[in-house]
Formats: sequence, structure tokens, C-alpha cells
Amino acid sequence: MYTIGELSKNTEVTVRTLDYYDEIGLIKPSSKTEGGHRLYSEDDVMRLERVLALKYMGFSLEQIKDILENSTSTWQDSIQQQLELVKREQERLQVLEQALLGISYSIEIEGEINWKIIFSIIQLYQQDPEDALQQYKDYLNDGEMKKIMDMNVKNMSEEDIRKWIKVIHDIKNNLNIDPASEKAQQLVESWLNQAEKMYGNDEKLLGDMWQALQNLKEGIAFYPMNKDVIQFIESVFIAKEELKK
Amino acid sequence: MYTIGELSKNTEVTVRTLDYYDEIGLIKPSSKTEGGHRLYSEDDVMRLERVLALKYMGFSLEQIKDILENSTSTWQDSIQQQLELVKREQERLQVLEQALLGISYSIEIEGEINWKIIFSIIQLYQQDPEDALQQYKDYLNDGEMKKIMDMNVKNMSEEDIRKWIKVIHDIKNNLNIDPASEKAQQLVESWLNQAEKMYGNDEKLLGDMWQALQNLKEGIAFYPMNKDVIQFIESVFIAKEELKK
DNA sequence: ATTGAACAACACGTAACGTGCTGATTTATA
DNA sequence: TATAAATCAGCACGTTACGTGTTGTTCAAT
Repeated sequence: MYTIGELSKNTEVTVRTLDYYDEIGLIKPSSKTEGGHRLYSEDDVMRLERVLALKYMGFSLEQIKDILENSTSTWQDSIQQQLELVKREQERLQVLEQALLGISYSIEIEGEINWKIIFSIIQLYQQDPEDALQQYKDYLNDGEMKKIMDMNVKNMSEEDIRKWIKVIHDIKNNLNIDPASEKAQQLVESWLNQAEKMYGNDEKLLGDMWQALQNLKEGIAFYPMNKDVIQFIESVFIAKEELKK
Repeated sequence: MYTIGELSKNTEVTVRTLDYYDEIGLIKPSSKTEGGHRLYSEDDVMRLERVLALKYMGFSLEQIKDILENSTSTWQDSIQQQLELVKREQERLQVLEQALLGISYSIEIEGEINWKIIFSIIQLYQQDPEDALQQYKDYLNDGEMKKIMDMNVKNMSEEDIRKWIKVIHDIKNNLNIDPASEKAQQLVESWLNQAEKMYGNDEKLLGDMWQALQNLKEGIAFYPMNKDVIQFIESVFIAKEELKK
């Protein structure tokens, strides 16, 4: 027989918690002293340990009462349900992480908070990824779409992302320079390097993507590649062609 | 200017929520009617949208107030902190999922709830995986330990797990049959198949593991391979050797 | 018998609202 | 323009799993 203090010390559960479990009828001490102090038996300790185990598994105290009172038949069900919950929560966090990363990179590139882009990013991740790509369906085929879906921020290395940020940042800071200048050619060169590294040697994919980017007004799915940057790159290409002649 | 009802309809935020945001000073309407009804301006709507965005990112209302009131300088910090939180929560859920899977499989194998094993599984996942393997350090070298750590329930296919469950279940139900019998030989045969599939053709690892399993009293890390099963397999091996002579 | 530690029982606080209420105000209809 | 209907403000209590603090009581040791 343990007093509530002893039990608390042994199990590392606070007295208040045991108090509360008593209050809601989850663990009632099997006996009391004449003066009304609670005395917990070995059975009570066992029940407490089971409660703690179930709590660790993420069940609410209400659910734990149910589970411990009913037969063993519902055990598998309960655990499967809990697993479902855990999986859904994992997916939610996955999406959230993507969004936070996207916003973080957007701040680094823009140097300030662009609320429009934050809303776009959140919207983008609130719908499912398949839908988000639908706007590109006129320009990309199914295989290409699949490839792009696998190519999200998460799958890029930290270093690749840094490089992308730098490249785009540099271009954004030099949108007004002469497209025929040495500097402009260099900027587009580094952009091309990154793009090729990202899309491998899939020339067709790169071309189709370029088509899509040029034609879509708000290509948020490929943020931070916005109209400004695309137009700049295009103008540099044109200038290059001119020079060749 | 919107009334609270109109704003609620447009933003899909309940009136009570807007009421609450007003109450805690997060979004105060910029004007009111003579009768005291709240009127929200476009600026108020923008602030609400920002609040919703930050809420989606997982910030508390308290944090949101801070972020919106202070300058942009802390933005990156806030987001990085939030990312840290998200990552920690992801790890926690990962561990939880493993534990739940382990418990689920244990119930399938045992056919009933074995609290001792549930506690062991939870303990196993509460400590970090490196520590859990320390008990095997006399039998396995570092490379082998690393290999085993990569070989958890998560990395096994659903089908492999089913097969394991079946094999172990079958053995547990036949612990008392003659080790020299046809049936016993078959059981061990299928166990060997699974083990080889799991450990590839790393004969040494399999051997060392076997050593460890035989010598450790409570090999919960390799649950459901408990003493009973190990002894049975051992006895079948011995019987086989005898037969050969 | 005394004293100090442990205890029971209660109250209030937490975060972000949901639910339901009353009475005032606005809008629509007759 | 009077009245009905809709909307609104403002309040209170409920939710989860306890933490924190208080007062008065009981226990164990001296």
C-alpha cells in the first residue's frame, strides 16, 4: 500500500495528476485511512502504469477510460485509429514544413515580407499538390508533371537552395541592366547552370517549363521564378542571338 | 466597411472567433455604428488575413500579436523557430508511430495484450535508439549495430511484416512439438528464410545476432524473438544435426 | 503532547474558441 | 411608419489535463 506521495515519487507522476485521475474516476485508490488519506494497492499501480502507457500512445484520458474498461476486442481498432491520426498529423506537419521553408526562402530572396507570396504559398500547400499543377497541364505532359512533383524544396540540398536563392536574388537586383552586357550574360549563365542541374539533361522538360512560365501570369508554383525574372532572362537570350549575327 | 457578419461570411471565420480576436485586442474594428455595432475596414481585413496566415503556420495568437506589432527583423527568427518546433514534433510522431506499430504487431502475434511487452516497447522508443542497442555491444561491432538500426519496422514492407508475424506466431503455437519432427523442421525453415531475407547474405551478422539473442535474457529490441522461440529453433538445429549422423 | 511533513479538498488559471443566452440594434417588410 | 425578422454586443459557462496556491486536517516522529 502506497500513500499518494510515495506513489508520486516512484512513478514520477505529480500528486496533482493522481489527484485529478482520482477526481475523474480514472484511478481510484482501493482503500483509505481512517482520516481519509488515499492508499494505493499494487493493482492500482498497475492500472496507473497502463494509463501512462496509453497516454504515451496519444490517447485522451476519456479514451483511456473506455479502453481499460472494455474488453480486449477493441484494442486493435483503437491502435489502428491512433495510427491513422498520427499519420494524418505527420502529413499536416510535412505540408506545414514545406510552407514554412518556402516562406523562409521568399523572405531571403525578397529581403522583406511579401504577404501576397505568403498567401500564395499557403494556398499552394492547402490544396493538394496534384491540383496545384493543373494550371500547367497545357504545357506539361503527365510524366513531366510527376517529375516536377517529386522535385520540391524538401528534396533539394541545402546548398542547392542557397545557390538558387543567390542566383535569383542577383537577377532581381539587376533587372534594369543592359541585356547585352557582360554582367547580364553571366547572370543568365549561372541561372542556366542551376536549371540544368535541377532538371538534369531533360532538355524537353526544361523547354516545356520555359513555355509554361512565359505564358502563365502568376506562376507561384515555381516561385521565385516570377515574370520579371523570366522576362529578363528572355531579353538576355535575345540579346545574345543578336550579338551572334 | 463590413459588419462582423459579412466579414465572417467572406473569410469563413466564425463570428465568435472575430469576437474573441476583438476581446484579446488582436483585431479591433477601426470604427463602430452609433449603436455600437462593429465595422471592419479593408485594413482590418488585411490584418485578419495575416493573422490567419500566421495561424496556419502554427503560431499562437500571443506570438502573432508580437510578430505583427514588431518590425520585420524578427521574422526569419520566428520562422526558423517554428521550423524547429515542427521538426521536433515530426520526430516525436515518428517515434510514436514506431511504438504503435510495434504494439499492434505484438497483439497480432500474442493474440492478447501483453502489458510487459507494451511497456518494453515504449521504454525502447523513449530512450534513443543508440542506447537501446548498447546491450548488444558485446556481441555486435559498430558496423553491425548501424546495420540493425537501419532495419526497423518502418523500413520493412507490409508483406514482410505479415510473414514475420505468421512465422513467429506459428512457432509460438508449436513450442512443444518434437524438434525432430517434419513440422518442426518446416517451421525453422521458414524462419531461416525470413532471417536470410532480412539480413541479406551477411552470414556473420546473422551469426552474431544469434549469439546475442541466446545470451541476453530479455531481448526486447528484437521482439518478438523471445527466449522460447530461440530455444525452440536451437533445439531443432540440434535435432537436425543428430539426424545427419 | 507537540511539531513538522504530508495530505484532502477546493479555487482559479491555462488556449482558443463553441454554444447558448438576453437584450439592444439594424434591416426588411407591410 | 410601425412592426417583424435578422443581426448584433456582451456575457457566462464549457472544453483538456493538469499547475499553482491556499486552508484546514491527518499522519509520523519525537
